[in-house]
Amino acid sequence: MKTHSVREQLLEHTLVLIRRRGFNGFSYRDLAELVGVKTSSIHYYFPSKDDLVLEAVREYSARTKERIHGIDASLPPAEQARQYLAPLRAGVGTGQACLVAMLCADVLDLPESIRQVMRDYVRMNEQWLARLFERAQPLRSTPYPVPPEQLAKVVYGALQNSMISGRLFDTSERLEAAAALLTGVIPA
Amino acid sequence: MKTHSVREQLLEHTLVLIRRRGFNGFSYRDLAELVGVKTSSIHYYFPSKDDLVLEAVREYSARTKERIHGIDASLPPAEQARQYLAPLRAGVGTGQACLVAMLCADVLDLPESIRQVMRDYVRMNEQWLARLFERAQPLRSTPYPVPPEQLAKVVYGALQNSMISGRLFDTSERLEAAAALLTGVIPA
DNA sequence: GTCTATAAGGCGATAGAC
DNA sequence: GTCTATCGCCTTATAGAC
Repeated sequence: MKTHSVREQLLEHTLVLIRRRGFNGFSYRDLAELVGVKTSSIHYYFPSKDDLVLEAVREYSARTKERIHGIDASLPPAEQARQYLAPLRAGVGTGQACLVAMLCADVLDLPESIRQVMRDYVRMNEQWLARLFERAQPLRSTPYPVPPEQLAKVVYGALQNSMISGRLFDTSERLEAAAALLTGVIPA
Repeated sequence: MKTHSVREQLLEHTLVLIRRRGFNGFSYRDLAELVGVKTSSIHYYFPSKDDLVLEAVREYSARTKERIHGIDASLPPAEQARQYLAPLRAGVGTGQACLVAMLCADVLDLPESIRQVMRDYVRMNEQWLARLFERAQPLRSTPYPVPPEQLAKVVYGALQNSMISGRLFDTSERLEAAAALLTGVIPA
């Protein structure tokens, strides 16, 4: 039987709560009940809600960084894209969107310390996609309709939005539309 | 000197409040102070917060419908796209995103009545873009990388996300990237 | 570390005077 | 229609016992 420290459990449940309800949509009470402690115990590990959310964004970002850096860059671009999309597809139906995309809606309530980590997260994803498009470009017969950096911003934005709006519609149409464009501009 | 009924003022300020802070990010107190009434007066016009937000989404949707239906379909596709994008560009720097995109992050807290109007809004925009792409298709030398309906979902999603994330970054890069793809796939 | 108890204020909503 | 007053509950956060 695996044991997890209270701190680890708090962070793990916070990730899910933010990805479902956003910064203003969950409380210390919600979190305390999930972990089985009192709200005052949360303050022992994370003095303020901003502290808790900052650590959650750092953890989320670190996991994503490890994941996309773990994708073998020598693989065919289409296969790299497939691996990038896999966890997004796995999230369909869970009610969870990207943590940074959710926090983006509440950004006017967040301190600069959190915003900085959020910006780094978005840029990391955009840059990974941009490099993928750059590597795939020589394999194409025609140039992209827009430069790789712009194409990366569009595809990443569409993916982020598709996970948010996927909870409004009971379908993964929008995620698959963005995925189709991503793989569609990359030679097989 | 223009006079606006209290109800009109409440609705107008609600539009801005939601577009800035989202459903869970504004209160009757915020709204009452902006209009200069007491919170109990808001309940006279809108018994519950759900009632208020439902009317706000309906009003927002009606305005958008009138606007995009007012774009002359016989104009060159690129000019239609420019007119579609104009109000999005005008919103840059105001801290306001699309009302429906903001509510999408809080969708787990919203009743089905509001969700239905939100779905209609998204479909209306996607369909308008899809028809634009369909009309522009014969003018192109090569086919789109994905069908017009999918391209519409991707471009619309990227536009929605660009207005949300535009508050995180102090730039309209992402809006302009989506705009560049939109106009880039349409012959001049 | 975790608890009980509590502070200090915000929330949506209602009753009833005017 | 708009107000005052208030209800019941929720929120983040702190003090201090164990």
